[in-house]
Amino acid sequence: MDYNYLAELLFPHIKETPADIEAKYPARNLPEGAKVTRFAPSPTGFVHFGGLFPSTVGERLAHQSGGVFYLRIEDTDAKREVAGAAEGLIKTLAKYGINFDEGAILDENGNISDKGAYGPYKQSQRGPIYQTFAKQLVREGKAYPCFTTEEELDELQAINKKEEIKNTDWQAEAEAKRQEMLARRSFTIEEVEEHIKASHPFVLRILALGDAEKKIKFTDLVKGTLEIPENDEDFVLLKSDGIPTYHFAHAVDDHLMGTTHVIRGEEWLPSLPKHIQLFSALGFKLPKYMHIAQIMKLDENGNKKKLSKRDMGANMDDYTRMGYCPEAVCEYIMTLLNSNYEEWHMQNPDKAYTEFPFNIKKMSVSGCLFDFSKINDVSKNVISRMTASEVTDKVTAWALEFDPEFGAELASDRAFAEKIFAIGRGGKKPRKDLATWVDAKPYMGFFYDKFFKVENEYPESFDRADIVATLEKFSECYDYSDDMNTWFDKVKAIADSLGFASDMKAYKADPTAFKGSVADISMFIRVAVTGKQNAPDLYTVMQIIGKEKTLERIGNMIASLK
RNA sequence: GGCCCGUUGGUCAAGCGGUUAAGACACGGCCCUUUCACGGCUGUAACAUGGGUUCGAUUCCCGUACGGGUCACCA
Repeated sequence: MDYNYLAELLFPHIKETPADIEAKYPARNLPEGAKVTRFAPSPTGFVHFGGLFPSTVGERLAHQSGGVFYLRIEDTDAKREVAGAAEGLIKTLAKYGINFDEGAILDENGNISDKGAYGPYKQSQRGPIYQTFAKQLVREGKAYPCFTTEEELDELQAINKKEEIKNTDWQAEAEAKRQEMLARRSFTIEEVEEHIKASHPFVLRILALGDAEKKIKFTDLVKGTLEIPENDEDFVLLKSDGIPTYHFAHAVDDHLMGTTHVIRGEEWLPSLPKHIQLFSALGFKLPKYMHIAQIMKLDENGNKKKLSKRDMGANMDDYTRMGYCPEAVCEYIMTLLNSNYEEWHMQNPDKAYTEFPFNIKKMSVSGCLFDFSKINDVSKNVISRMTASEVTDKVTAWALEFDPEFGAELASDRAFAEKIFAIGRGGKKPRKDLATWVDAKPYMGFFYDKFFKVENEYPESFDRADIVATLEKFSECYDYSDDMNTWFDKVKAIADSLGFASDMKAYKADPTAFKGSVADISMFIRVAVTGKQNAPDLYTVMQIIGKEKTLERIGNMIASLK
C-alpha cells in the first residue's frame, strides 16, 4: 500500500512536517537536574483531593529542582467540558500553593491565556500539531484510518458500558474485539478513497505491534520495576472530529513541551503499554513516570474505595466551606506524601512546608485512607501557631461568607474579637481549640450576646440554694480591677463560706467533708457567664466581656433560678 | 473474567536477612490543673496466609487469599 498517498488522502490540509513543529519547540534551557512537570486536568468540574495530591508532587518536584511547572488543559472531550471549570480549577489550585510558571493560566483580567513559549496549552487549540504527527505515522504505516462507526462497535462489543460491566461475557467480548480489530486492519486504498469522497468520518488507530503475552520491564519512579504486557490494541489516536485521545495528546504534548516527569494517578498504569508503544512509534524519548497511589475511603462494607468526586472530603471547595485553612490541607498532604514530613516539621517548627526536602523515594506505593481525625490534628497545630490577629482575620473572612450573622458580629468590633482569640495563644503551649473555622462559634460564640445561651444545666447533685448564694456573693464582691489572684481568692472565700473546699488537696483527701470544691463554685459562675461548663479561663473571659455584662449574666441566672 | 498493582496495630507509617518491630493520629489510664484546652508520663494494639531459599525471614522467591485499578472515538 502506498502510505504516502494514504496520508495525503486522510490529511490533505496538513502541510507541515514533524520537523517543522519540532523546530518551534526547542529543548528547554534549564540547569542540570531541573525537572519539568505539569498538571493536566480536563475542565470537567472542581478540583478534588485526588487531583490536588499529584499536582502537589509536580509542583514540589519542579520548584525544588529549579525546573518548570506548567498547566495544560486537556479539553479534548467537548461533551464533558464544563463552562468555567478551568478558571475555577486554577483559582482553587492557587489557594493550595499550586502556582504555575507557564501554561494556560489566568491573566490579570481573570481570563485564561497562554504564558510561555511551548503553547498553545489548551489541547483544543493544538489540532494541526497532532494531525501533523498523525500524518507522519500514517506515512510510516504505523497508523491507519478506521471507518467503523461507534454504533457498530458497540454492537460488536457486547456493550460493556460501566453499569452492565458485571454481566459482561468477557471472553466472548475479547474474541469479538480481536476479530473486529483484524477486520478493520485490512482495507484497500480504493475503499478509503470512497469513504473520503463520501465524507465519512473516521478515527485514526495505531497499528499495535505488541504481543500481550510478552512482558516488558519498566521502571516507575514510585512503583519500582514493573512487568507490563506489550500493547496489542489498535487504540484510537485521533477521534472522528480530528481531536486526539488522551494517549496521543499525552505523547505529543509532553514530548514537545519538554516534560521530564509525568506524574499521574495509578489508574493510568494499565494504559502505560499504549504510551510506550506510542512514544516509540513517534521516535520520542520516554519521560520518567511516577504513578502515585490513590486516596481511598471506606465504603459501607468496610472496603477501601477510590475517593470519588462525590465523597466527603473530595471537593476542595468543601474544605473552604468546612473552614479548613489551605496550609493545613497542604501539610496534611505532605504527611501522606512523605512519611518523614512530620518528623522534619517537629525539628523545623518555623519553616514552611515548601522548605521540606520532598523525596520521591519516600512516597508510598499503596493507597491510603483519607483520615479526618488526622487532618484535624494537623490543622489544630497549624492554627495554634497563628497569631491572634491572623486567626481573627481568617475566621472573620470565613464567617462573612459562610455564617454571615456570626461574621457581622466579629467584624463589628475587630479588637474585641482579637482579644478573644488571643486567649491562651502564643507561648510554648498554645491552646488548640480550633481545627476548622467552623469550630470558632461553638468555642467563643458565648462572648456575644447574640449567640450566648445557657447550654449546660447545673447538675442535680448541687443544691440550688448554694448556686444562688454563690452567684449573689460573687456579684457583691466582684471587682473588675482585681488581678487574677485577688479574683480567685474571692472565689475561694465564697467556697469556704458555703461549705465547699477552697483547697483542692484538702478536698481530695476527704471529699465527704465538703459539699464540693472550689472547682464546683467556679463552675457555678462559669455556667452563668459562659453558658457552658467548659470554657477558657474564667477570669480572662470576664476581663474581656467586661464588668457590666458579667454581672448582667450572673443576675439573669440568679433570676432564672429563683 | 483477562491483565496490572498492592497487603506491618483502628488509621498514616518506619523497617530494606539477625530490632525488646520506631514514630504520629485515634483510643484508654495517670499526672498537671478551679472547668476546658495545652503539656508530661503511660497502656491496649501489627508483619494476610501456605510453601520454599537461608544458620536465621516482616524483609528474598513461588503459590493462595483478600483488597485496589483497568479493560471507550473519557480523561
